[in-house]
Amino acid sequence: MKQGNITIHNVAKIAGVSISTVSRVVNDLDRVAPDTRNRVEKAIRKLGFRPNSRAQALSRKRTDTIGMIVPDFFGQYFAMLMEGAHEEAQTKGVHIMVLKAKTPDEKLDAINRLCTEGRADGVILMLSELYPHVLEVAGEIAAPLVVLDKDIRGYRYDNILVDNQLAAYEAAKHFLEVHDVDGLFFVGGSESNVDSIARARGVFEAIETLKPKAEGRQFFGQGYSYEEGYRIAQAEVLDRIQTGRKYGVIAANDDVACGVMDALLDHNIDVPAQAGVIGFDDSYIASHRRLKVTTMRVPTKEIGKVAVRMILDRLSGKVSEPVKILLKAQLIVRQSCGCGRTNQTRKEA
Amino acid sequence: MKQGNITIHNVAKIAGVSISTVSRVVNDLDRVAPDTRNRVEKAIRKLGFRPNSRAQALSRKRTDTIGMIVPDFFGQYFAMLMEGAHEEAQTKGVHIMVLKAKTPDEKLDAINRLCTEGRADGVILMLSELYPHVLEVAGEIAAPLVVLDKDIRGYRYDNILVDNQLAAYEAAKHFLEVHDVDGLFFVGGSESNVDSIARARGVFEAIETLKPKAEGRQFFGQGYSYEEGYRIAQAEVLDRIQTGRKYGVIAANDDVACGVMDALLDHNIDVPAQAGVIGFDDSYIASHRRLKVTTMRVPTKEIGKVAVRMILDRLSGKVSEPVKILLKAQLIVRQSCGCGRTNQTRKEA
DNA sequence: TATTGACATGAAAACGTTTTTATAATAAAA
DNA sequence: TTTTATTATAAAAACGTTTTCATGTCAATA
Repeated sequence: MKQGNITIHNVAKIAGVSISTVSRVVNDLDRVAPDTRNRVEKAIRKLGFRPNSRAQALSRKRTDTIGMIVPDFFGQYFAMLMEGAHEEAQTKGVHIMVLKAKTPDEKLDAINRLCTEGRADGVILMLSELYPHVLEVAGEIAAPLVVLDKDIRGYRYDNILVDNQLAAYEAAKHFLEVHDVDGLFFVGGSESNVDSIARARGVFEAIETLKPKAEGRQFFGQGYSYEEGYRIAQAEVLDRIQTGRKYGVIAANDDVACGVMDALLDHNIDVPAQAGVIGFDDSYIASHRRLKVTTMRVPTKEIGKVAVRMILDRLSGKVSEPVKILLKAQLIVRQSCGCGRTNQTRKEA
Repeated sequence: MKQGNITIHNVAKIAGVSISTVSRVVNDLDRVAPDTRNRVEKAIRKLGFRPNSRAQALSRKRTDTIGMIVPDFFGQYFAMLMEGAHEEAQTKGVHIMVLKAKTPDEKLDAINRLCTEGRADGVILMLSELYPHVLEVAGEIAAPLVVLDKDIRGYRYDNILVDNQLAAYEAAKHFLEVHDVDGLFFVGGSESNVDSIARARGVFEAIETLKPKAEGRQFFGQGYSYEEGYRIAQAEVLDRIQTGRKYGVIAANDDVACGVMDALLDHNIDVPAQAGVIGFDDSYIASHRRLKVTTMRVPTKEIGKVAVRMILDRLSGKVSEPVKILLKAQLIVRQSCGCGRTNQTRKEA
């Protein structure tokens, strides 16, 4: 710990120039005589000068920081999002400040700390539910805002989301076409959640267009956990599985999928022979359980990258109208759907 | 998007006072006449004034932000650390800025961006390996630094770590005393990693003191992944398992543990009857696989909290000498060690 | 009644940059 | 040679706070 207070003034003094000249060479915007530039650069190296970002922020009226508001830090989804955002941020020379906010009030407070108080130049808002109040107040803010995950039709913000209905359709199609199942269950999520609804809709759409006589059911719950998957499977799907028929369950995410699988296995349903399972997200557990779970991979890292790019574009005035980006999910075929059963010897089979 | 540039000057004008008076009421440090205070507060509410954090940062010479440097964003460990740090930060009114840095050079750069350029008041450095160069250069910095995970004996920084040797000892003791195993294998990590070494040592220490005639072996690898666990188990431990004898494997973390389990199961070793497994970290997968894995839970959230508290204490001058905090891990008994086999019906058994 | 001290507030400096404006010095044009 | 551009640099203002210092008011003391 030593005191490190080397300012632009010190550099100016050593180099025998004014501070404006120093500023010019560090930001190289105006032309500086080669000789002078040399002297200044030498002084900078000698002193180890690094411009104070606080002063820069005040003067430039920006922080080169992008805020990110998330409900928590768990799961593969968050991790990948961070990876993507940081990667893009690094190449663009900006920083990321993450705030945790679960309730609408917390989100609003976070937005204010970041934008109104000037800690960030823009914010990436991860929205698990649609909070009109939050979105309206956020409109008062003079900084770009991009909303992830949640479709915010009607509000004029940038919006990045995955085509959930299509994704679920693909999953259902896989069950229907390659495994020729007789029934399809959508399990998990919540009935107030736009994503869950879209995914469920995708399942029914597939049934209607591909095999109308197949059974189709949806069982929403309290959210996206392993425990909910286990509970719902036990309470709702177990009794609906008839011997001699094949089923597919499409879970709201991989956690739910695992819960479902374990519940069925615990009650002697043969997974995946009699009932296959497909999850969502391609999270870590999906590929690190004994029976590898087939899943719809959401391009999460890409979302993170695109989000910071959008903020930056908007800051530089490149874009004016709100943009809505729809990303496609990808089916990752593993074992839990019934494919690839020869990958490993499994005692369950 | 509207322009929100309400400054202290606007407030002062509306309230009919000077900016110093406004500053005094928002920070309530000096005494202000009740009547004046009222007028100012009314003006603040009316305009929705929030002090500009950039200007505050410059003037106060601090940002009320704590930097955190991590190798990546994956896993339960990182998530819990963030939870803890953010929780503590929120109650103390500071923010957290996370930078990703894998290589030593990146770490150094991150430290400079945060401290030298004044983006943060202190930094929490997650160190997976001991980089003397990083630690030495970091010493030039005039800001508090706390190092996590890695024992930095010799360097004068704050240091928070878990007692790895003791933790491994506890795990080994469990195998030896309650399952009466004949052999103990430590699997995973790397032989250059202080943590791995400490953990392996704990295993041998337990053997020596509790059951000297038990077999003890250590198999280091390339790190902490599921894949490494699978590979090592297949290559090294499989052949060493003799029928009629009982074994315990202590994995470098839960990922490795899962890999080991799956490898053994795939080769028809009965887990946990013939070979039990104990992991480290209590990460998500540990409790969300079919066979729940017994693990040593590291108090990660606590580490996050303590780390920001230490930074803050040091900033306020409460502490002067470097502090080293050793935290204890806790054995979470589940199924993979051989306990609690009745929790769920399992077909593997 | 003049003097002191406490108190409330205003004025101004400081924080370390960027950016605008001004001013030399030099080169080109008349 | 004088005038006009052009160029390189310096000086000063601005960013929005905090904080120090100065000032004025009023009540208490001498």
